[in-house]
Amino acid sequence: MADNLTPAAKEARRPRDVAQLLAALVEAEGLGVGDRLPPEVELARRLGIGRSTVREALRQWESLGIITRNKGGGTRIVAEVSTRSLHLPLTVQIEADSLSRMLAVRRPLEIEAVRIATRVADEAARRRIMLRMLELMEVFDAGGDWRPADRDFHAAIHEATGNPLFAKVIHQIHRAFHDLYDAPFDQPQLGASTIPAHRDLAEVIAAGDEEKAVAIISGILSDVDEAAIQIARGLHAG
Amino acid sequence: MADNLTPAAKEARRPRDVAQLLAALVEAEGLGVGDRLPPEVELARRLGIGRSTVREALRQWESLGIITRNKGGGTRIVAEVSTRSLHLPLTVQIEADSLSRMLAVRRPLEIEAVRIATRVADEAARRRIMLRMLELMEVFDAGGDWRPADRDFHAAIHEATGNPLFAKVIHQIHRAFHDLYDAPFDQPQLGASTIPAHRDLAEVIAAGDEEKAVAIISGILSDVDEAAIQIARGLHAG
DNA sequence: TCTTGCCACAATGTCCGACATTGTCTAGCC
DNA sequence: GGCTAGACAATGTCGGACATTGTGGCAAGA
Repeated sequence: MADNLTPAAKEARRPRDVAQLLAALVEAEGLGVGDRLPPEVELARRLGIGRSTVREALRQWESLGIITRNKGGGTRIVAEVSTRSLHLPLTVQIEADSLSRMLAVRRPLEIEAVRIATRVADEAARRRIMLRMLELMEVFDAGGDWRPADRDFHAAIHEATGNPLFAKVIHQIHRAFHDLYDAPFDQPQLGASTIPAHRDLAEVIAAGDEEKAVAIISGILSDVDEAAIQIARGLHAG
Repeated sequence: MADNLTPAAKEARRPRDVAQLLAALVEAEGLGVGDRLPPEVELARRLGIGRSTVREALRQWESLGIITRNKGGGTRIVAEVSTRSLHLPLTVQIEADSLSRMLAVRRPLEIEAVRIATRVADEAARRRIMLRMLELMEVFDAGGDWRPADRDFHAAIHEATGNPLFAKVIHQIHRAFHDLYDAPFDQPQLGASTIPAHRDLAEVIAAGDEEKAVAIISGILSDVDEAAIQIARGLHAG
């Protein structure tokens, strides 16, 4: 394991030139999350470089999750971008049991996020969490696909920590799971065991009961992780 | 050959698919870390796509830390790449208080790693941890720079979990810290408060006392985090 | 024989122009 | 007023061209 320390030293050379130019322009323009970037041709014109070069820089940003590009629809900023932003590439080798490893890393993060959220959430954040919980209940009771609502609910908790890094790291692990195992959960069964717990979770967070919140999220994670591992096993067998 | 691959290329409009195509080719070619990629023109020819498209995929890989490109010198692979490998980009916004946010995410990971290591470490892993601890003691008593030994010690703990993802995520956060605040700790002072705790930590891990191990690593992290924040504050003031 | 300097080649960096594809918006129709 | 079709816009892809720079061969000299 110690033999793989070389990349850290080799990464002294960072090719951020064009990306830095773009970041400077975005900053000067005062663009933020949700705004649309100027078209590629205009970026090229204003930076005095070719469109291909602009596109490579944009591709870089896209792979870092800073922007999303839509053919014919323009480019939108989805993450904070500035000359002071930093990106951390993680390379994960996927193996047979990698899913349980990802879940093992996600678990303490989710728990800590709930712990911090319970401690520091202000009134507005608690209201957002309750709102997302109600939406989740509604979708679940209607028998629909409650996964997007579930994501929003947990995202509200992450947001309540005031630390976007939690959401980002957890989101990346989440994305990795879906990239690997793009199978639908057994929604009714999993939902029946976890959705009521979500309501309890929102309530104890609102009440500020840290220990109870940690206990509930632990139980939810155990159920979800078990279901995920079952799915992975099924995919592997099939 | 290229004619056979053309429909596949046409099917693959999205850049992620181009990257997947590249990964498949690299895998088929049996290329690994340290090897050189074929030239861009040949990649384009063999994949039946344009060179610009190849370049965008390569730029994506570069931003993920998979390859390094050298003008006139070719492209080299510096990280594992295959159709089964996964790359998680994390974009971190650097702000005045971002350090504390990074530390807030690292903390539960380090604690969970210690918890798991205490539970699952086998005899060899425990011996490695003890060995690293003894080396750390030696360097510290000699008054030298004990940070590399400290890193090795913690790496031994991460390794003992049997889950390399822990080490990777923590390592990236660590690297981000050093990229931002490249200042030396007040080593004697910080060492005096934490190094003895490291010896205790190694011993309770060897003894399998999970709760005690968690308590000790929590204390160490608190000391280190506090010192780090002091440093960051000093840099900001200076 | 070894070293050193030069030069051709190779590979990436950049730019341009063109066409294809697709989301967005608007004007006109019912 | 709502809906649809078409113009427009913006990204996706391609191929070619030249610039820049590392690599390696080759020959001259000590």
